[in-house]
Amino acid sequence: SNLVGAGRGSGGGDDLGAPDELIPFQDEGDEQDKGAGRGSAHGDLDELKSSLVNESENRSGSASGSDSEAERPPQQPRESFQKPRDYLAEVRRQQDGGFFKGPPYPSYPFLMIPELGSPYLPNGALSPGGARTYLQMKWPLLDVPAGATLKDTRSPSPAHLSNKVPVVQHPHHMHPLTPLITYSNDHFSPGSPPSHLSPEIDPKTGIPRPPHPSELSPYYPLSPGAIGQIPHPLGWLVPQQGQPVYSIPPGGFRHPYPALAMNASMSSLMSSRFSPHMVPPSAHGLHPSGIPHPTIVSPIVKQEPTQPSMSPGGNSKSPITVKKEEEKKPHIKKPLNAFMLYMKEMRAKVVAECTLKESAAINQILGRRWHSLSREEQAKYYELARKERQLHSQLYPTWSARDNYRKREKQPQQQIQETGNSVASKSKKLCVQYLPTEKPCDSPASSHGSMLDSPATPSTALASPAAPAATHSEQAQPLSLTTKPEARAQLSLHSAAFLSSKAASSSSSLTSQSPLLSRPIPFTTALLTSPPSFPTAIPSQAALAVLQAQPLSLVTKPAE
DNA sequence: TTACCTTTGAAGATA
DNA sequence: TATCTTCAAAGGTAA
Repeated sequence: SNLVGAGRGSGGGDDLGAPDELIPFQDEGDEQDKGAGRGSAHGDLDELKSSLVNESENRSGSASGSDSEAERPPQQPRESFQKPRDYLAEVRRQQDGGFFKGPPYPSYPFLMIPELGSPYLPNGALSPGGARTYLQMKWPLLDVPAGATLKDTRSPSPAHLSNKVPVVQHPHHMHPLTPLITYSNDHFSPGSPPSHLSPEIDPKTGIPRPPHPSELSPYYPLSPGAIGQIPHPLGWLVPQQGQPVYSIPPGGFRHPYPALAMNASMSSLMSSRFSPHMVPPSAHGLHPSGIPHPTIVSPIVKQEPTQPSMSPGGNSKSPITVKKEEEKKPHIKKPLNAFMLYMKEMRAKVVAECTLKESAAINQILGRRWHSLSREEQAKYYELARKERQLHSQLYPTWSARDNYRKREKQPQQQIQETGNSVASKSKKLCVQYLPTEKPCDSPASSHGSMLDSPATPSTALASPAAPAATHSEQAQPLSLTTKPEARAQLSLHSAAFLSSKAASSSSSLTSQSPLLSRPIPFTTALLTSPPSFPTAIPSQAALAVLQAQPLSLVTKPAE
């Protein structure tokens, strides 16, 4: 926590409490090295690729680890077999520094601004020029003209500035560069942003940017059509495509949170988008103030439209009726955690860097990048997530994550285990190495067969090269490699076969990006689950000894 | 059309 | 208390 506090600069003054999530960082003091190591990276893709080639060549000769590798605990083994996809990790090393170098999150609030407008096409596709710059934002961001039905959120009064408005989620159909409404700047002590970085000015062109409805809080989705017509120059944690995450009731806003206010044009858009039946006036999940949190999503948005008129009477409802009514309830989504926030922000970059489109593959990259982030960088997301949760709890004090649990019969863990033997019959898609091995990305890395991100020793099979010293996330969720029960089952059932086959087919094909190998503990589990099939995957005897010392906690889990 | 995949983290459920 | 389960985003993929 001290480290984080120092990194944020402001030290105390966090009225939201100590960043407990950051505590795991406190005992690791290599952050400066890490940050410095990435400091020179740039976001330019061409430069990155060329540097990747050079570095990969150097690496192949010296087999020396990168700075991040040097940070890795010595007990973390490395793998001798190289992975075709490891260039992605190299991309990560290169670009993580660039992404987080300088402006990205030196402090809050910041917004990431696309250069010369949106890199996304009206249909949501990413245009070639997806580069973004970061714009430090004045707080609050929203522009509410006088006379609007909403409060003026741009009030320079300290009271406004003190408001914490963690608006970080965005509706899917919003413009991808929907602005991030940051939290108050009393965190991370951003200081007063330069006047030239006012949200009204394009930092690139210097052209004053007229206020736009889509610049309003990303919590509030605009209609897809409206978004498509309105390029949004601001963005940060934004969905690339997506369904609306947050809905706004036609009732307007009476909310103390400045960023939750909207201007007249926004109200117009909202009213045109959300029909009364979509967002009931007194919808469940609404904040007592009547302000909907962006996590409110009318189920109808995703589900087929139903009769507008809801039968309020709750007498003798049939299960179907009850189900329908439940479906009509506004769906309050869970607040995004730190990694989800990170993913939202970085996904577009990864997609732009690679030809990969599948989210599963992208997420693997992002997962590794996440671990490659410095603690300070992660801390920013943890802080955002924490405030996100706080606001969420304020808006929906009665909401519980349980509310979003699927309505189904509970299956006790014991029962799950008892039925685990039948997992094979329920196995789904084989999920081991999602990223293509042959040509995972538009990178020159795979041309020479040297995995850019690949370590020199086989021990890396037990630890992602990207993974720094164990983070709190790893400590808290050592088996989160694949959280799906069925996937875990497959892990034990298929991992061995996969790994052995991969090892047999190619001595360098076992990739650390494989979910099985990307994290030490899960791999351990997989290894111990199917030891006979891991002859070539076992990195070292010492590592194996360590692995065997760990309990085998998951073997087979049945699919639902 | 729907669920899966894949990632991490938070929260609830369960043993 | 520890462990397990579910869900949050995302979009291609497969059934």
